[in-house]
Amino acid sequence: MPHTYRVDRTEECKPYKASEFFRTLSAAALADFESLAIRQTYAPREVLFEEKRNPSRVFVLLEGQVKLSMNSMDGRRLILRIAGPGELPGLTSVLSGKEYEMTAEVLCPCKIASMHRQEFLGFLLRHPAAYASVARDLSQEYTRACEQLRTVGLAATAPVKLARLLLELCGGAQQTERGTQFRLTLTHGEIGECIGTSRETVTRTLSDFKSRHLLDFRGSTLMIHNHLALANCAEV
Amino acid sequence: MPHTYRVDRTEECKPYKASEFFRTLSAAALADFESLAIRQTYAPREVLFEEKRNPSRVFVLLEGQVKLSMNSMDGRRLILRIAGPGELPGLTSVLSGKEYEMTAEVLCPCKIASMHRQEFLGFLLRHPAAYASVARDLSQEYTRACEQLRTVGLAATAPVKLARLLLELCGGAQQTERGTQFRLTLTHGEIGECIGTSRETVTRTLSDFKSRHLLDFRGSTLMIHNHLALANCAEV
DNA sequence: CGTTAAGTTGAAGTGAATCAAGTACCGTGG
DNA sequence: CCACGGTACTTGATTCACTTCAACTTAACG
Repeated sequence: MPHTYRVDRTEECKPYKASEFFRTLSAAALADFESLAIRQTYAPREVLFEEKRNPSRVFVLLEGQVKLSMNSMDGRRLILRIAGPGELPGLTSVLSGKEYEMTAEVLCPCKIASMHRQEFLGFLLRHPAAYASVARDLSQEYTRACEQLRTVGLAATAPVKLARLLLELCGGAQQTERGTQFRLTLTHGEIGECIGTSRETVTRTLSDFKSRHLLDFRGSTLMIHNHLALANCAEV
Repeated sequence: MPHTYRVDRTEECKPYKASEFFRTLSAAALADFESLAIRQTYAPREVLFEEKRNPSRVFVLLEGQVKLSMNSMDGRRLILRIAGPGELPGLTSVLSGKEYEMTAEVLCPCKIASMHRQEFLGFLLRHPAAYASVARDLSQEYTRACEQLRTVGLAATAPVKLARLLLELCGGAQQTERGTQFRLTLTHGEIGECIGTSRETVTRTLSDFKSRHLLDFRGSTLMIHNHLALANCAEV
């Protein structure tokens, strides 16, 4: 899995401060981190790390999106989530030293800071206060994993799962007088891989929701008309 | 949710040291924790905390077993795991302050130390080194959650899921010349709730495995004859 | 403008849930 | 000692939601 080494030092460290992880770090710790990390640009379809491999580097996603997924050898896939700026995918494995439990693949062009695992562990020893940030991040990841377990493992039917996913995705989207509108960047196939159903079932369930006037979609733009009724479908 | 307040101070703090969480704490930190925590005995079926509730206390399981599960309003249930001595169920929610994502129910009589959330947060501020323990614990929980996501969300069929669970449960059980033998304390219904299938399917799949001589069971004792073939069923 | 990826729709097949009816296995008390 | 009630387990029949397969339409893009 060779990484591209297009090192990029033109950016300021503003992106770090925007991140939840680095917000509470001291200036000294931030500078220390910055001095150890290298910045690179990754192209779509590049793989940051693969499940079952031993963790070698910490990655900080500064710009772009990364798809985190699990893959079985018979071609099935479960998308855990699409990581955005400020996230540290794979942090757990870097800490524990155990093999990655997921694969991280670049979706759209990314700016990413990274450093060797050992250097990061050294950084944590020098700045124990950073463990608070680590704990916060892990806590968030765990909460998300539980949410997905709820969706995938507890929801009985495909409509319920899809409704749950849509409500999660539209969180924090802009409200209009007609409802909540947002861009659905995932394909039907990818949506299916998020909730453990087939591509076709996603299409059918989505158009069922449409015919019931819960939502509407043209292209990749999705509009949720009846938020309450959809929440009812999601059994929340 | 009233807790029983049968405070019990006869035990030494040995159980703490046996725990992964407290092993790396300084003596001072341990003493501080000990001075804040109260110890109680809980009876089976008592509930430590419930999903959707706000976290009020930290719990340290010293003795016994606690069932961690998610419940949907239509009666379905997903068992996350059976927590054992040394674990701190619900730690994530206590840290983040967000509502519990699971319910913790006592299985067999438990000795449990606990303290108020605010006191625990104060403890962490006084002993930042304890964040390392917190991070380690969260990391472990996350790994487990991912394992279950793999089983529940990625495994296609019930036999695969069941095989995966059995291999996980027999981890660290005693080996005989006939195979791996261990006690299966869960009922078929509970096994079903672990992997998201029905009670009947568990019975059928189990006897299918038996007829294929992969394993054998009398009462609650289960013997895995053909470890490799079962791993093959589990698609690992 | 042609090629590929994504979405749509119908029909057939299937794994597992559900329903139903029964058996085995406790501990308890008459 | 056995009847009793409760719980767990077992097994078969039926049903259903979803997958799979296939054919086709639409959109995206160099």
